[in-house]
Amino acid sequence: MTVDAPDADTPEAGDTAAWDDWRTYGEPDLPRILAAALEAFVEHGYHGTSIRDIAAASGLSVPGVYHHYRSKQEILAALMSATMDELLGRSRAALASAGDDPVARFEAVVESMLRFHMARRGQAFVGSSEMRSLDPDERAAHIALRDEQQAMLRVLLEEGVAAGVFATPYPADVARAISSLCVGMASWYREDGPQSADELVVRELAMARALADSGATG
Amino acid sequence: MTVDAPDADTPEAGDTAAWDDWRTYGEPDLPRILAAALEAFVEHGYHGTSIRDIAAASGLSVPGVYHHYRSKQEILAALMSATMDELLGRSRAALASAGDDPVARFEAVVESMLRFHMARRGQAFVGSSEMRSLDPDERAAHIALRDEQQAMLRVLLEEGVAAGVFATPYPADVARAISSLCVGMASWYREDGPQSADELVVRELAMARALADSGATG
Amino acid sequence: MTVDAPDADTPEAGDTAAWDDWRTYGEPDLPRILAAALEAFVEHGYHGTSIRDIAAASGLSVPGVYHHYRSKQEILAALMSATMDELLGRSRAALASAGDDPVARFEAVVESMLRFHMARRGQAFVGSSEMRSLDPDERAAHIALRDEQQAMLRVLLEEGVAAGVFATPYPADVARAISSLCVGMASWYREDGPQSADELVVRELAMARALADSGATG
Amino acid sequence: MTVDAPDADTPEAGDTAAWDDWRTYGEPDLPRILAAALEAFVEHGYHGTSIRDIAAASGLSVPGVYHHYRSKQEILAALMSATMDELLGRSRAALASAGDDPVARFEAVVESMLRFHMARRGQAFVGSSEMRSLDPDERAAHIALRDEQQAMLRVLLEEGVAAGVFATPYPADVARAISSLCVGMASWYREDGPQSADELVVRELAMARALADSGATG
DNA sequence: AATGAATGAGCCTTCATTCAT
DNA sequence: TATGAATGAAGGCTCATTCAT
Repeated sequence: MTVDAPDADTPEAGDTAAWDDWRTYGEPDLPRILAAALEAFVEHGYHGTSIRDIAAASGLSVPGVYHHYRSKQEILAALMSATMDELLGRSRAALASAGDDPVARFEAVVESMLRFHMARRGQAFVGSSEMRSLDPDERAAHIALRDEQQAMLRVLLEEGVAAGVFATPYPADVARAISSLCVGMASWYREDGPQSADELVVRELAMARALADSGATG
Repeated sequence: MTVDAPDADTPEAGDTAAWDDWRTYGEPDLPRILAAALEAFVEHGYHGTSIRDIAAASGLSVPGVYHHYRSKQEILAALMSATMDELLGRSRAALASAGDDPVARFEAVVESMLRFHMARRGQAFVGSSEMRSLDPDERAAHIALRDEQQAMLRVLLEEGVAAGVFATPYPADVARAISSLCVGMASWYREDGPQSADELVVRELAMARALADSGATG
Repeated sequence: MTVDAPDADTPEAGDTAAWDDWRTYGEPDLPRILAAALEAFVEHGYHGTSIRDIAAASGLSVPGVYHHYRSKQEILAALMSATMDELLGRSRAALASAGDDPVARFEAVVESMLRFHMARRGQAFVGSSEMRSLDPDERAAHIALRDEQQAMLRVLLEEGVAAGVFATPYPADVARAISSLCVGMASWYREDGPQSADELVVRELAMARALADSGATG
Repeated sequence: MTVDAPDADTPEAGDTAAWDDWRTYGEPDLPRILAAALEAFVEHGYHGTSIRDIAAASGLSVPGVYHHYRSKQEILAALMSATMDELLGRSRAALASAGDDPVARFEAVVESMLRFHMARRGQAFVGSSEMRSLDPDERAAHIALRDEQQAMLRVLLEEGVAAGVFATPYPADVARAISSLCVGMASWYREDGPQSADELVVRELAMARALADSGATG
């Protein structure tokens, strides 16, 4: 019931130091059941995936799965919280490493989000598409974390505006827009696509900056 | 067998004239079964919704539902194609009404997308979240329409670049980004939110223009 | 969901007139699902019986069973309440038909119990052996009815003692003892046993009278 | 493999001397697994109890339980035979200690049964309610012992009738009735009830004598 | 169109049981 | 004996779907 959940050597949320290397992504270290569930949720959604699917994909029997997780819902919850922990952890680490320049700080966080939504596209996608499938308690917790992530972005925008480096009159809307761009990326990005991840980061960062600098009056 | 599907007085795809008034949205005129299915799909997803749910929500018996649609899949397909038809119809109408100015043409189409994703947020949301639940044939058709919509945007961007009014070196990426913004809106927009739809259109249009004008080099 | 539960022409509890003929037993008129469940519960107990067992024994598919009862528990509850209703109904009818003589009144009720525990031995057995398997609410209701039945007996004993025709100093204990005899009968009685039902009624009634007349001091 | 089953210092069946003190009951000396199983079987029945329930209630792990008993069925069998051994042992001891008077002999055996069904109410209850859950072989053995117990009673009744101290024309029926009274007691008796065990023995013995003396003709 | 009845397949979950450590 | 890991079979229940009326 333990060995397999959020892995021992996966840094915990809030543990900024742990994601020191926030730009680097190794193989995802999800336990095999979560990895199998992730793939299935991406393809068919939570309700379209059966425990049998997950069991088969992880090379276990059905009770084998239940040995590790008490319910299908618990699998989803474990996946979601692993996702949010890593995303927030990397964003915090990015911010911590960014120095004082408002633009650099903003770009660091956006880049951390972009890279996460590319490198962990499945998790990122499920993290936003299956929120509705979470039980109320877990959902509330997940939403709180997501809001925290978005607030981080909004605050950076506000600081940039205060510093005179961004022009947008609507930092909250821009924060939301940037999140939308990231979620969108998780949908269409392929590792083997025509552009490299680094190239895409450059392009998307440019767009994010444009958003941060957009004014309501043309 | 399909008496009430794509409603008699709902303009058909390609029928540009029908959406002359592309900015105006009345009550959605979905047949009650589709309306019920839509609400359920938004809340629980296609696989999380049963025919009994749909029947109950539409005040029909289960065989009553089957009298109108041959399967649950057919309900989804009808919903999706109604969605895409209206979105494309309104976008085409917007374009047709926009005159020759590249910026005006671009803004007309973006505005039509924005308004659709607000006024028809449920349909827009399901249209993108349940693509994976469509049977292969229907899915292919749906994707083709979505690509058409996005191509329209990309071409307008390219024309704007050619005309020297937009600066982006990556029109396709920007088109995708704008689509992402729209899909995002469908998720968070509420009719009774703090800003009016018109106000939001202004803000989002400003962001879209900023994207269109964004360059890769800071 | 309706046709099959406590049958339309089965007299209701409290409807004394309905069991006018309280000595006579026809074929049990349990709906087939309850009949099948009864047989299985007698043989293997509630927890030892699966819905699949019940379905097979009633010639239905599993969902066929669920069309009539919402859960296995509801099947048990329906069975239990049908049992108690008939038992109490017949006992009340017996009492109503017994005139004023205390002994005759006592014997009428005991006879009604005896005959019920023979003619409806399966139901009587399950009625006492599966009380623990009832959900709390249903269990409370069932116990209340059982207590009512036993109180009826105790009161008759007290009236007999008051009238000087019974000697027991412990009417409540005797009432309980008589109930135990009846429950016991339901366990060992066979329709095709060596003694006729009428003969057994004579024997058991003699024992019941002896109990009613038993004194604590030998 | 059966280290803790029928406990080392529990007298074996047939070992009359062992129950010399047949009226006295100490703490039940069931091995903890059987004690846990007993409690669970009383409350939920054999089929309503899982090995995990038993393991948890006995503070063992699941394989720990299997270390002592080869199967759930073996647990039931051990429980049942411990029950029957003690009941028969105490009844035989009571009889052996009773002298020659037919009434005294009858009363001794009935008293031994009454006391057992009070002091070991759980075991007595399970002993009769879970006979159906025993595998055929064990069941046959158990029934044989139960029949032996009842035959003992019947023979004593017949001897009493022959000696002119009992009047019943139906000793077998009376024996059965007395067994029913005992089983009934196991259901409703509580150690902390309003009457003491001794007081109840007096009352029930009076009833048993009344049954022994009952005649078929009023 | 509704109602009632029905079903094969499948769902999530638990069962008794086993084996390596 | 505990822990951990595992499994075939089965459990209660629901699914999409059909058909007669």
